Amino acid sequence: MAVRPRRLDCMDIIKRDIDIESVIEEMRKQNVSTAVIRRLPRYYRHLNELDRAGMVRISSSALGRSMGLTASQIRQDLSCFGEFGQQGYGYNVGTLLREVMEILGMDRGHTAVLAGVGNLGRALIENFDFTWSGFQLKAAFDVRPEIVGQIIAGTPIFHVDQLENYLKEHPASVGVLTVPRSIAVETAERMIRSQVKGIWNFTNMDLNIHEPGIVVEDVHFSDSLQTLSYLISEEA
Amino acid sequence: MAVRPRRLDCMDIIKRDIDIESVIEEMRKQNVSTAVIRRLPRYYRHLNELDRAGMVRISSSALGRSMGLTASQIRQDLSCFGEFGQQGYGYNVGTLLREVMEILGMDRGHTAVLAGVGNLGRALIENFDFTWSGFQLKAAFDVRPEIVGQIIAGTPIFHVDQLENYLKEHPASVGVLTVPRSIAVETAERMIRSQVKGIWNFTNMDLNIHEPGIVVEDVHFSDSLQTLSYLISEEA
DNA sequence: TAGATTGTTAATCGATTAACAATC
DNA sequence: TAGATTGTTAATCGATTAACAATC
Repeated sequence: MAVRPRRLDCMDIIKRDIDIESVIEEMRKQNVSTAVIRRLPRYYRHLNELDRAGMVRISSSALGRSMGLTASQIRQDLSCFGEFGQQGYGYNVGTLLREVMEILGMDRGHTAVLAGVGNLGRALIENFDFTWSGFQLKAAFDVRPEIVGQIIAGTPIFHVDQLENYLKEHPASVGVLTVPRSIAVETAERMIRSQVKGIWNFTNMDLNIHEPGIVVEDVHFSDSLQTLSYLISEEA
Repeated sequence: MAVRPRRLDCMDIIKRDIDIESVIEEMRKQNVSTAVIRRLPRYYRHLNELDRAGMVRISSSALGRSMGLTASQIRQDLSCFGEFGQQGYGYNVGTLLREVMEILGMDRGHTAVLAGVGNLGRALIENFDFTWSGFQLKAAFDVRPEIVGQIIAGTPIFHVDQLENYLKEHPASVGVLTVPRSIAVETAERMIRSQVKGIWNFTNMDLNIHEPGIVVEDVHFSDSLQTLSYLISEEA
């Protein structure tokens, strides 16, 4: 179990002599920076490989060497979520791996539905390993009659008209958005009204959705390629 | 033309009374931080929309409002590359758009080849607009005899054996990597030996390539989904 | 025990924001 | 001209790195 640092309350201030400053410090931990969050999947990936290679224990400095991070950063990152190591020993690879999985929420039984079974949508359905990230892909939606009713790689394809009905019966954690740009916002909003908590957005546009509690994670291919373009173009 | 800040030389120190500190400052500009670089494609995207909406001029504060950045940050970002605005007026949308395109290297006639015409590779070939990012997709490579020889959406598919031969005749700026994990590193290395400058890596693994001058840009779907998983899982 | 390595506090570094003189 | 807005310098904020007491 990931032992998240207990939230301090007034009693702590009275019982132990803690100053206000350190209480604020402690509470800030609840808000982990996105820099740290975005490194977590890399930790997961690397720990997995170490685990499968049969490695039992690893120190922050060794892990740092293998991942190209400093030992300090690794200890600092992990300390946002609890105390997982042991002085003089380091970290148990298997234990830390499970902790990271738990921190990432991969044990929550998350589910996903996908809208837009074009080439990219189909590629995700057929080839992307949702379970590797702790998700189950339950259904996909499209308008084309020739694929509605099919089952692709175990995933049933329904007509988009059925989106709300389906989600009412089977609430999903995340909606995967692989529809054309023109209907991206509309489809995202329908998913959100049907209670998904997050949108995994593959349309090359900013959805500009600011519903409280709704998270949009963008995968902008063209931003990525343009960044690469910049980096290979340096110096005229 | 993007007027990049002229590199200061000794004469500047002699002519004007500039101290060493400010020269160093000036030179540091050559190294633009990745934070800034990763924002450039978003500028490009937004300026494009403003341009197509017929907007002629925009101030840093208005652009900031529409992009969710501070005016300061926008002016600071742009100042890494030159002076594109005018006091009291702001920026000309069309001009700034072209400047950003140039900064991103989108006018360099970059080319790409793709290895691995599976579902994802095919989705990129058929649906991804390379030209939007200043690239031309010249060819794709695979081993499957049933697709070798075909032309998909204008892109000829060759056997992977022909990769080196092809690149020798037609050097490419970037290699798009959509092959299975097992042959990812090997294929990337072949592309690099054939003089590509960058690898656009869609395999869910770190390539660990450290060739000087070679840039690897990762698109890690699973990292992205796991980040989303974390964000929708907060508080137990 | 002695050596190793943690978690955390302090120091440093870098990136964002604010302020303002320059000027269109 | 007066108002607006830039580019840049200074101030602030946040993230990374270094240092070290605690302890396995």
